[in-house]
Amino acid sequence: MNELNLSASLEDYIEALYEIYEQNQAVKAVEVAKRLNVKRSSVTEALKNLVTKGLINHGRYEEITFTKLGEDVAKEVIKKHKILYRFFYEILGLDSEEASENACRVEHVISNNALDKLISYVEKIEK
Amino acid sequence: MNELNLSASLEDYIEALYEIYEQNQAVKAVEVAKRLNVKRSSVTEALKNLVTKGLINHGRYEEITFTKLGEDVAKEVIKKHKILYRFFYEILGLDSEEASENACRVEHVISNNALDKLISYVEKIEK
DNA sequence: CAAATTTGTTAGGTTTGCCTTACAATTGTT
DNA sequence: AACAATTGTAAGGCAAACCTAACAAATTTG
Repeated sequence: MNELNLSASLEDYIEALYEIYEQNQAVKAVEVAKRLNVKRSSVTEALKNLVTKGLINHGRYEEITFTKLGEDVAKEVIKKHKILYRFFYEILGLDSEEASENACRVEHVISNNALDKLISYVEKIEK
Repeated sequence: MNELNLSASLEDYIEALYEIYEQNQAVKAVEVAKRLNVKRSSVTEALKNLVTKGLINHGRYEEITFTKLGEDVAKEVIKKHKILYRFFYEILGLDSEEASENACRVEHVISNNALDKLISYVEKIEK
């Protein structure tokens, strides 16, 4: 679907941006940096990158907003995260933290097709 | 267990080395390059790296052998791959190729604990 | 409002992992 | 043995993602 070839790192950024936006109706680089355990300067770079790729709008010292594409991508990543979390937590029985950590890493590497199968599977199992 | 912090890339290399070794009782850089879709020079670099980390023995133009640690690490990665393949193929129903591709990527990011749970789970499901 | 703090950006560095090109060592072929 | 082909290595480059340090803009606050 997306011919964006978004790196795992950029997926993390857009995911974080979106979640922070939902929470605060605004996004500060500091918040992103804290959440992703990186420095503010790294956030600046990543934002530049996301602008280039047409996922967000953001000029120097301006507010961040999402393009339609950016919103879609963010939602897609978040969807992957959620279903993986459910799998690790509810089905495999990992504790919440470890389930979340694994979901965070796997969400960037699992194929869309595998994800769809996983959704059906989890839904079937949990009747 | 391993405080090696092996990158995904190096895990791919040691896995490939081990599998090629099992198949041929010898390992050529060309083979590794083919399997991993990289250039021979990249293999040389990776080998240097694996030597530094104490996973293989290998001097200039010499045969490659595995240290005990290297063998353990290789087997561990392969074990992860196999169980993930089974999960994707037998349980989710992906075709063989896509199951393998997903296993290849997930094997580097899933926690040992999650893997263990997955093993029990797959075994239980398949009674 | 001016000073202090916080936040955003830039510039310059590091590391990892890949590449190309060129050359060295080994192996295969006649 | 001599030439050709294959394989291994070294050197130098590039891109992604991170870093630190310094500075600029914005915000907070006495």
